[in-house]
Amino acid sequence: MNIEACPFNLDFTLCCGQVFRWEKRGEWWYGVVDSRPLRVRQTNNILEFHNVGEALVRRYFSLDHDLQRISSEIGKDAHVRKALEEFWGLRIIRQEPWECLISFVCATYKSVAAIRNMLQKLSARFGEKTRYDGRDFYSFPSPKKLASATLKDLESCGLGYRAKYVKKTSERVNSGECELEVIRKMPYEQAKNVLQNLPGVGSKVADCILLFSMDKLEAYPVDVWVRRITMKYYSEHFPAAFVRKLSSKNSFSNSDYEKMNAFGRRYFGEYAGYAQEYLYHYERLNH
DNA sequence: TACTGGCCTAGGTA
DNA sequence: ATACCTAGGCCAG
Repeated sequence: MNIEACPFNLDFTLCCGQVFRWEKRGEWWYGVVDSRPLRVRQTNNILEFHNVGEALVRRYFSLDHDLQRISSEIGKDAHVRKALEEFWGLRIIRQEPWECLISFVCATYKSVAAIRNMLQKLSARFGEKTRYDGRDFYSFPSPKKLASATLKDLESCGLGYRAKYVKKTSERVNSGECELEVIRKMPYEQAKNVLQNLPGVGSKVADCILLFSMDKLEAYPVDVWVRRITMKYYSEHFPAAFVRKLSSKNSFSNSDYEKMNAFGRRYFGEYAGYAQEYLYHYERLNH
């Protein structure tokens, strides 16, 4: 099935670090959404897909986001405008909140390559297998599955100290104590506070979940790359002492996080998350 | 309130 | 090869 998608760039969208389980084979991207394997490819402005409906594709890839409007809102300076130009068509997708939550709990203090492997092992071990296009695919494991897994089993997927966070968080979601769909409907600040009560979810992980799966485009995650970007391009927006402190260390505290986060949201506005994602991708690829 | 060290492990690099 | 370093942070003290 085909639909028109413009502006849209499938490669940028799936390679910018917001989602980890997609894999490209030849021209086709293979993934699993709503426990269903699918493949997608882009030729110019045409998006071709198999095994899922059009509504799912439009929703998942956020084809309703008005990129022109977003671009004019966040295009505050030459740096972000350069990133917008270079990666034009990158969209923030609507992942499933559950998969997004566990993905970013696992993502702390790990490289993207390692995160991909962890999530792949987790899915192969605890997800449901489906045959598609001559190959095995696995759904993302349910809260129930992960809640009932032993720490040892989780650790064997390479999770390390994250295993206990994944287990505890899964238990809370599985029991109904934590309802992701309810959190999704809350305003940004409230949703962030509730998410941060989950084990393994701090301010950065919460912002990633809100941005990539809960329609909170004002969320502005600050990771090591965004810190570098902040120091490199936006240091004049901060006191000199703050800049000295952050430039001399290679870690930063939660209050430092909140300062950079508040700047991003104030400076870029309601679509700050888009600015973050373009800048992040730009800086990573030109590092 | 703000800061610091410790933490599991696997890719990547020298 | 083999050691060493760092990786999209979180949490307890």
